[in-house]
Amino acid sequence: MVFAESIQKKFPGFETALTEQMELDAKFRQIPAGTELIRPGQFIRSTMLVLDGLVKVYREDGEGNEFFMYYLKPGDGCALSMTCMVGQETSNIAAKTVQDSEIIMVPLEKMDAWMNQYKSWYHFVVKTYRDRFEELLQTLDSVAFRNMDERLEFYLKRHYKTLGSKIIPITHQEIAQELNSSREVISRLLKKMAERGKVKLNRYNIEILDL
Amino acid sequence: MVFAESIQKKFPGFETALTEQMELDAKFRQIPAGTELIRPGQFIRSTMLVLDGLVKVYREDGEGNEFFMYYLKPGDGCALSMTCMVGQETSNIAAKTVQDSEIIMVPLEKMDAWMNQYKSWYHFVVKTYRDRFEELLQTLDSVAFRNMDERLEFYLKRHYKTLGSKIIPITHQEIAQELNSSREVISRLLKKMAERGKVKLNRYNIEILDL
DNA sequence: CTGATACAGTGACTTATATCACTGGTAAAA
DNA sequence: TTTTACCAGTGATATAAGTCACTGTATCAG
Repeated sequence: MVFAESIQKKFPGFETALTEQMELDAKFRQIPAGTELIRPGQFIRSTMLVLDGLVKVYREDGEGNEFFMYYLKPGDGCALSMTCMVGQETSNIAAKTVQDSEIIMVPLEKMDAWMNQYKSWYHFVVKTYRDRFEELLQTLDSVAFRNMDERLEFYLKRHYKTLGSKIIPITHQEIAQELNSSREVISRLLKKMAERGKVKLNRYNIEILDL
Repeated sequence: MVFAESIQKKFPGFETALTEQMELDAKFRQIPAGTELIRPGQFIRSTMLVLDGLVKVYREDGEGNEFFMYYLKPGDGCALSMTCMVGQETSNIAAKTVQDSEIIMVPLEKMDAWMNQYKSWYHFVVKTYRDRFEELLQTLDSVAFRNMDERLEFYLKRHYKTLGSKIIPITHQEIAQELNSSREVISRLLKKMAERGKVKLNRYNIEILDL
């Protein structure tokens, strides 16, 4: 029951019966950083829980533009793999590991069945929906109401919180992609932030000083 | 059982046992057009189903800007009143009737209890989450990837589909607000669309010709 | 060491959108 | 009727952001 134990560590709310059931029915996968977990338009047959590592969820339109939505940390579940199960290809969502990760894959039938059998699973699913919805709303807010400089700050803060480190290893190009902007714009805005003492710019990473 | 019957008409999936239970535990309210159902930051104690009419759900930031999210039609449920129940005031969401409406209010405890008791309720809630999530993603898409002209088209199409009428009774000012733009911009873009034969502009309303 | 490659900085310019200032028209209120 | 308020149209201008073209500079492969 090594597997069940490590689940319980990251998902403290789960009943023992549930974690044991998961040991039987779910798949446990080790996935290296940079792997695409969900490709846009893909048919999804199982839902995903993050046991360890970090997964980025983002949106892609047809023309190669992408747009950062949120991160999934250990203990998080993917609301999308719960909703998109019907195979509606309208949702062009992509997910990628940004760190080496350990993922639990739960088949959709089980996910459905457990809703009645395990109260903790039900609460987890509802909480997942709620949390993702909330994060999505915050993302929407920042695009709808804020300028690029504010969005950039918001983006960096989010990364800081998620990574728990003041050093954010990311290039200007990558930020530009995730905010659907262009590298030059991001470079210039970052420079302004650096002048105001908010960040320190290094090659390959950005250091948060005061946000 | 007049109430239960009218529920069944708009929510064909619901079991009879459920609709009868709703007759006992839910409140039925007639609400005139233009009424605010949810004020930003408000604490929510019950979830909302739309029996008749039309409800607009939108986002408000602190500075009087608003932003259209989606409509709730008869047969729809409000995912937000399901998620925001915890009373997190971060989500500044507002909902307003745009037509005279009939709303069913389900207390949150019941909504929770019914999940286990009625399979059709469970499916309804999950479907509601899924649908709202999807709509929210589409909205996000249009802000993130599209220019104002495309967003305007998308907005008009959505209204056309929701209202089922080619005549959309709305002012330029109102559109500007919901897209978080300005009246002049909307006027100019509408004019261009009119020149291309896509719409016909009238005072107080816009007629869809070819979208 | 040498080239190749990716990251970053920057000036010049374009474009989309926002803002300001004003006009005229319609409808309802006084 | 006159007045007022709201809707819509439009030119001029400002600003944010995107695009183009170029430079410098680390890092890595050969």
